Amino acid sequence: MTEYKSELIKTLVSRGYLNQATDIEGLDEAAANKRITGYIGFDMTADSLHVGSLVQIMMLRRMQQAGHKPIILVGTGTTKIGDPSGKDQSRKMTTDAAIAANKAGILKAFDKLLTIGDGPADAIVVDNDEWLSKFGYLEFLREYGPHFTINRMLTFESVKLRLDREQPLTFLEFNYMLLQAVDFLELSRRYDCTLQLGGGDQWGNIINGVELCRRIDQKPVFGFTTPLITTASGAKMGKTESGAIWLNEDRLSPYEYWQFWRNTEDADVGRFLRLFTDVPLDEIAELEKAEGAALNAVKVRLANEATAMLHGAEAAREAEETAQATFADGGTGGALPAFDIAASELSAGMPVLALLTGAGFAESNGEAKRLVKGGGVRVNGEVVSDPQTVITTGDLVDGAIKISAGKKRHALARAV
RNA sequence: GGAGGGGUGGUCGAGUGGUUAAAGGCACCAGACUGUAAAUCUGGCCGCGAGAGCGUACGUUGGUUCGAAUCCAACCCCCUCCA
Repeated sequence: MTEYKSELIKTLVSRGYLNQATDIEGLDEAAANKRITGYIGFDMTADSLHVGSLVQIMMLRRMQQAGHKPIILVGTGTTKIGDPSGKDQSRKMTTDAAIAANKAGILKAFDKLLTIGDGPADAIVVDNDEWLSKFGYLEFLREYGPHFTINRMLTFESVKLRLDREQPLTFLEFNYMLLQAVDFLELSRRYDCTLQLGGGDQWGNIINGVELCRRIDQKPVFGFTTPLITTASGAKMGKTESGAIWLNEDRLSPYEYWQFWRNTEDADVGRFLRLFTDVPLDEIAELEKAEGAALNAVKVRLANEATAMLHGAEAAREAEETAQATFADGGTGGALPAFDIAASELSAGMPVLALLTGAGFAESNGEAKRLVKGGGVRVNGEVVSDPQTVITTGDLVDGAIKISAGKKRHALARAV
């Protein structure tokens, strides 16, 4: 393996972020000699990012740690178009109001993972709507159209995927790659930004930007992409039984976030520590020597590190304590997901099934019933095998009832 | 505008008049085994009901029929080719 000179590239490569890069030697050279500015664009398609985007954010964090300047590019403009990369269906159009709301939500997570401000290595937030929404159609076509050939555009993965599957690719989406290329050009002009980072599916979009900068401004800029992060057993990372692993607290509690990391597959522990925590490499090398059940302690470390980074050390500690109390001691912990039930209803006698749906463990009574029949339901740790079971005030322990579905899903029903 | 093909449960995909709530795979849930891992095995996987059962469901709306996801008509949407 080539020995890199810059701290940034050394870190990115050794911690496993590199999938493809344009002229990595040139980039290494630049990063070794001066402070460089790099960016990643995020589309505002939801009000929170999820772990799928965390690798990208971590790269911005690595930049900052190495003294370089990250730009968070908010894709208000591009979100109006919709990136077809990696998708075999077009997405519904997002309204302007929704985009604005999503932006506010998404920025919350960045605030925790990066230092945003005016300092030399502080991250800045830029919105591409600033320039994209200002172009007139003819102006845009004349300015940038000549630099793109349809012949070449048709060779990009994102386009081929749709065409091969005989799925429609609208002209609207087809233009996305031009807009992203223009973003890079604008950032390079406005902020002397010379690096675009992104996920593997962004490669095509990124090299378009690199080429555009070279053609129009004769300016060398770089692109760098991460591999698609999957689990060792091949699943796309960040999807679990209950849905996406959101970064925002109001979407997913710190405890549940902690649990997500705690449940990492054995084979992924080292890789995830390198990608998603700041634990030094030599320490990780030690940690991942653990085998079998001993790896569980390392998973706790991973969960603590990842949770502390996003939600703070206190939240991580609470999550760990709750997990310890719940799993190791079979009790309860304060950070368990909780929901309210009416005390009056409880004193009248409440069916377990209602408790299960209330906790969100079952969508319908029928599903709840199946859970019970399958032997997966426990109330205060005791298996409930009769779907007709009624829960009453007598089942309260410290004002709450612990309801469990399976080994991992626990919640507290609080009587109010 | 013309010709052809197609729309089935979370998803992929069988099914072309009746024991079809609809094969099978994947995903998902639970159980067993374990280490809150993976792999494997077992069960479940539209709603309501304790249950027999009832109600909904195969793009939409009508029709034929004792009986339709399956046949007919109109409409909507998608794809391919032609203009």
